[in-house]
Amino acid sequence: MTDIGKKKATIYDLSMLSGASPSTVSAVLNGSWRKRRIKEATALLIQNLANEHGYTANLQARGLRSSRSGLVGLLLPVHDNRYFSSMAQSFEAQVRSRGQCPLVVSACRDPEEERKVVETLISYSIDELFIAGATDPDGVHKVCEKAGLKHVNIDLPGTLAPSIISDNHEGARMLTQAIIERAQEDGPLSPDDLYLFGGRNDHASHERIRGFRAVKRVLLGADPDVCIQPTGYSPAMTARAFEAFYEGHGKLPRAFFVNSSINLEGLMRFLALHPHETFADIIVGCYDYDPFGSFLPFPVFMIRQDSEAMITKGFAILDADRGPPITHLVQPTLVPPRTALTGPLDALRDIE
Amino acid sequence: MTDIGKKKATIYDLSMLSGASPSTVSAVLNGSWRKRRIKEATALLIQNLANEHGYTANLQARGLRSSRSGLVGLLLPVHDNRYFSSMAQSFEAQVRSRGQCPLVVSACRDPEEERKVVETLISYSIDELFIAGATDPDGVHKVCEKAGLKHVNIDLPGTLAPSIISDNHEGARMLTQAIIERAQEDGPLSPDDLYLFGGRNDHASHERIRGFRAVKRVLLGADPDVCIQPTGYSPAMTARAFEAFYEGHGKLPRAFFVNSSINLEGLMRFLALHPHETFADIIVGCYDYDPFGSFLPFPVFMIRQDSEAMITKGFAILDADRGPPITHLVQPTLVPPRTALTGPLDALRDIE
DNA sequence: CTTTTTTGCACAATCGATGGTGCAATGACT
DNA sequence: AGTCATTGCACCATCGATTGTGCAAAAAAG
Repeated sequence: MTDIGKKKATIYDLSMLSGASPSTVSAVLNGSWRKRRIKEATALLIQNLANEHGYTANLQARGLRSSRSGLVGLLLPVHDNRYFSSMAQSFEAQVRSRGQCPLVVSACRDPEEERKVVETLISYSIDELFIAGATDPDGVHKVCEKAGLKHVNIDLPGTLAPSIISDNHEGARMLTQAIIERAQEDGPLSPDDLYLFGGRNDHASHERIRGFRAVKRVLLGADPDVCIQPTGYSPAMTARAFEAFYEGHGKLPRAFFVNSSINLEGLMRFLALHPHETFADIIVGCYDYDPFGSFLPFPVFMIRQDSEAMITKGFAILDADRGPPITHLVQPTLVPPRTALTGPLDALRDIE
Repeated sequence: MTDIGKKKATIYDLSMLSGASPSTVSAVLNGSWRKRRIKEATALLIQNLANEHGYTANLQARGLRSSRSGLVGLLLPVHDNRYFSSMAQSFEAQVRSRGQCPLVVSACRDPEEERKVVETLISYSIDELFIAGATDPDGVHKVCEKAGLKHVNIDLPGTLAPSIISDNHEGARMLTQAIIERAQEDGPLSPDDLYLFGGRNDHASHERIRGFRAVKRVLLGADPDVCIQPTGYSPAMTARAFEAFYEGHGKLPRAFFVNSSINLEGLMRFLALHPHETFADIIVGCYDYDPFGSFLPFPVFMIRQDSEAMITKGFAILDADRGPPITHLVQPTLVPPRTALTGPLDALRDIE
């Protein structure tokens, strides 16, 4: 590492220093030198010089020329949520292990923003894109298609590109059954005692609600519409729904299904405004896993979606190239209350 | 949007179509056309053509030429943690509002990885870098410096670049005092009843431990070394520390300070293995805020670090250009148990 | 000692955008 | 009409890498 503080070395600098031509330097440094029949001695010379001067390729230049950037994008609705941030963590690890550079961005569940963000990514010539939880996957698809960008949908399916989603229907069934059985330990449960909060007009919510209603009808014999409270993906709206119910009934439902950990945050907001003792006996199911959510002062059954498997599957599909726009299901798992699962962080060594 | 499926339009394409030269097209499309005295009519013509053909600039080419990419990086230790993911969320919003493109990457608290990741970012000619919670900020600094990259440290300070960190000492004092006072409501607290778990050999941990010990000594009269259990930033290690204490004493300390929400996950792992009733009376302080952590079945005082303010301050420093390597403190806030704060997500509109 | 083959590398075009420079056409002014 | 300033734009080098092509020198074949 000499030349501290100077501009970064380029192949032209190394060309001067080594006496070789820029193209030779380029070939040596990008690994194609055997194909180009460069003498091993020359290669070694140049590699040493490169190390010595701390050469690193200008990836913009490389990307411009080769129209491949080595960037892989992950489009997220939001970051600050364990499901998506854990997905980002797995994504990064997998992209790195493939020698590419991960690029994680969020688009705030705004279809317009989603398209804009993807256009920006395309302007950087990213090679592949994972579209997670997009509000308008098909809109994003069109943008990608126009640019010839390979992409898959994760978490929420589109009709135009291959999708990998969690088996929301089955997950919801497991979760619903778990909370019903648990609630029944405390005495018979009537259909009015079991609600669902959260979710909106997207595929995941539909499937979850469908699974919830099916199991409820079978186990409790009825399934009134009033027990379904789709509040969108917003803690504030969800809190308002709980508040409304509470005002009407003087208590929360004995058991309820919460559509996502974001909605579960809405429950926290509600709880903050009311004494804890009032709700000591509720049973909650949450479609998402959060390590702290699992230890709340009432039983919380959770569904852990396997985002790591989804990413893996996503790469498999992208590698297979041009798969049909099929939807692949990944099985989630039911997590009983008071469970601390390990996550991607556990793969990290902890120094000292 | 004509030309669906064809290659992306370039300034050369628009040059052909409009009859103007590529440089004119470029000037029109990057906004510098008034400076270059381009006729308004020409500009409009070209802008219309650009819209019609869905032109978007190739940002790699632009970056290559102008050596400014419009990218701003945020280097994180990990994603899946509310503190950092919430920081990522604020970061994205602020970068976007400045018309740049956010690039969030994690380096797993590995100094080697940190440097490698930053070198990669530099290869993409990023314009500015926020280094959050780096294990070796000064190592990263050297890499940046060599490339002439403007950067600031967030969360963990370095000695060579401006740093913005939370006031760990003061935060720890507040937190310690809060849990002591709360614990004393249940009867007198002896020094042996108050422990600290987590943290390692970094500035934040030092300061927090220092604040903890100072307050403890004043309020409880003593501060035995054995009560400090630095377990690193690892849930597994932290869980082991709790387990060890439990084996030795048949219970957990009456009150304890947990160094971060990552360490608090270690407590969850411990709790998962033991019946809840055993620990109903513990008082916990956690240096980090997590909305679910705040509602655990025992009082959890938390410290909310103001990552949004840190990012804002970071931009101010970068904009001021070449600030001295001073450390700026941002005040955190004490969050009482059972509190649901709003976060960056609340800024999002929620469409049905 | 030629002729052919192989080895090792240099040359130059190219990716798409930027910005300094120069020059023709137009208008203003004496 | 001649001089000068202004307007409006084209030309071209450049950023740093990649890659198809061509051509000497060395090695092998005859």
